[in-house]
Amino acid sequence: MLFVALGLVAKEPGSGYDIAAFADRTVRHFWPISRSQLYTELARLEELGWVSGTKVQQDRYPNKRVYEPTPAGMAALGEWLDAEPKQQHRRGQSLIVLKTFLGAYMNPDRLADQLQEHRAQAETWRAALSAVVARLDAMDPTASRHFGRASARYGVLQAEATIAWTEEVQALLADQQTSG
Amino acid sequence: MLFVALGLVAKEPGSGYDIAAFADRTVRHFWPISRSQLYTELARLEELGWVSGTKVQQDRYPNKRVYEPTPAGMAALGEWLDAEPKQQHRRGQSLIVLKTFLGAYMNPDRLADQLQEHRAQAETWRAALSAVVARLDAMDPTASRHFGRASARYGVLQAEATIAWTEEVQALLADQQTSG
DNA sequence: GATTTCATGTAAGACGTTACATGATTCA
DNA sequence: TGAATCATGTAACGTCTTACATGAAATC
Repeated sequence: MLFVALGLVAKEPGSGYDIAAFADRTVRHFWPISRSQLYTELARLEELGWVSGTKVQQDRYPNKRVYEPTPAGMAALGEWLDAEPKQQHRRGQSLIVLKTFLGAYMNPDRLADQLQEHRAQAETWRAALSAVVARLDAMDPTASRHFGRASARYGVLQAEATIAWTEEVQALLADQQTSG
Repeated sequence: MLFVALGLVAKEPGSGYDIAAFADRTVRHFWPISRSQLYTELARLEELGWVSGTKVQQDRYPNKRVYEPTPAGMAALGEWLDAEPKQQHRRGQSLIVLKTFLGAYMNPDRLADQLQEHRAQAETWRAALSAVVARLDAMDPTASRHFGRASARYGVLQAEATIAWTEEVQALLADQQTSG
């Protein structure tokens, strides 16, 4: 995704190679991105004028192209981060984590809004899936039912983890607001 | 994905429309599939001889095509479920949930193996991400650091939820083995 | 001598979404 | 009368992965 690449450049300017290594250390667990895709995105970002690339000559290593965000790029990043995602993104879970990762470039109130929204959705999911589990518990026991129940329980635990996480981040934001 | 569609037909034979509704009630939270994709997959499955479709005439409603799995389809499903996934699938999390959902068609020992493997991976992730959190806690406090920490915390909570879930399913399997 | 690191990309293909297209019937 | 349900698909497009291609320098 274009904005993942842009966010990475914002956090850590450097060569495609460097940025790929950074992605591997950071966003990998919630938004994996392959090296080849990153190179493609960097080229797109440069065409858009959102990052600028500079050729750097090297003696002992291959020449490289070093990227940094442009003011227009930072503006585009901020706008995208602050905007409420249209309905729901396919990677809804990861999207809010990505935005939190890039929280320094966001309006804190917009981040708070989006976390609150995400938490509300997670609570809706927890309730819906808990109801599924309860319904299955009330049915005749069959092997198949147990497996259906197990997959619903996954959603419940997932939702609970998401709720707990949003609470943590909300507490962090509240803390930053009072102290800073 | 082809095997999601095949698993759905196995669990609940019916028209594409019916199966889409079933998918929406069941696998949606860990493996969303669109109606149009489902129709495509059903056509592919029929070409492969893994499901058979029968035209059903209806008076008051449009005619429909009803699908059910063939013996060859059930064999293919069982083989795919029992096989260890090659390295790691892109949707690693959800893959094991899907397999659990379809656990009735699996060899229980293979499911146990794959759950154990998944749990071990989650434990590795938890350790790695806990280390990241600890490292960030030891650093100078900056706003950016807090956000990086938050995204790592997401991974930790996620991993913990996964571990808790695998434990539940492992307990269920142990229970089925002794009682049944 | 073999492997890892540094460094960048292209090409083919799989996978998946959204929009479009159609149309009768039932229910509010 | 308008919306939802039942019913099936195509087409275009976007995204992402994997494999391929190259090659010097550093490290073990």
